[in-house]
Amino acid sequence: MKPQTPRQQLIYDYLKQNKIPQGAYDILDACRVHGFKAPSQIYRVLNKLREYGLVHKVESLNAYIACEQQHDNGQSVVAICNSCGLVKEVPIPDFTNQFEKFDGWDGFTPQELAVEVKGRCSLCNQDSAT
Amino acid sequence: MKPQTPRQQLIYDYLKQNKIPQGAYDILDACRVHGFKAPSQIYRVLNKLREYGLVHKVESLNAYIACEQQHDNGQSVVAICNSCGLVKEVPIPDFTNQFEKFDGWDGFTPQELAVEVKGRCSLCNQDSAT
DNA sequence: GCTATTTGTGTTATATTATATCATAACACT
DNA sequence: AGTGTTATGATATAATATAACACAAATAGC
Repeated sequence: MKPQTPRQQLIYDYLKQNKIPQGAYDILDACRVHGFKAPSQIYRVLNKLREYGLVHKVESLNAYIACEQQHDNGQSVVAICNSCGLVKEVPIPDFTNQFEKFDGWDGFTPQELAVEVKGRCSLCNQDSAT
Repeated sequence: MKPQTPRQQLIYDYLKQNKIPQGAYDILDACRVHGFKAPSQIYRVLNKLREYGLVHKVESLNAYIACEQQHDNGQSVVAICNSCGLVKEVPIPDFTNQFEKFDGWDGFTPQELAVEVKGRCSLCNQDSAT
């Protein structure tokens, strides 16, 4: 699925340009020049793009990123660098299968999955900075 | 680690009584009778309790639950029932090890992990309701 | 072509979640 | 008592998200 309207394309492109997750109000500010005026406009488009599987909400940041790959059926792990803020989405097709190994899942049926790992990315590990 | 002050004990107890995750403002309302008046009071206590590993924030709900077990070093998977709202926290001691199997982790060092699964719990699966 | 329906949009207002800031109190240690 | 640390009280404001209603554009069915 691709963006279906100019509005959707605009926000999708904006997110694709940014490897750092963007808050809804960041997006709003960036898109004011294109006529966006109200948060609800942004959220509407974001929700559509999320439906299409083009955009992912990083729950622990309340921010949004463009998905690099489509992860239609499958899920993904979001790796967030605490140091530089960079985010990488790693697709994990059969992740829910992982759960069956563990106790405490007696009859639970998984539907949506969010996995978010914070840590340090390879680049920040090379630089021995904060 | 246990709650260190009456305030902490109060909020911890409140969360333990509720199997459904509570928003900060739910907690505030419930604790007004005990003298809490401002959100910042709640957030301060919540943050302490989270430090101590007694309380967990469910990022995808912006809500808080008391941890059933201590998951000191280890992480946990939060299972959220879309139907009844019930949440269960399942400890997963060596979860980060799971990641090494997958590609795209070249040099990323995991620090914090949030895994949240939404689905249907066993009880709601038995009832053939919504 | 025409209208019916759905989908997208514009706009205003408001709800919800969370933090900043500054002052004061309680406590522990010496 | 004096000092440092942690917890608390209180006010204000920031940041995130949705509700509600009107209107326009696209599209499907006839």
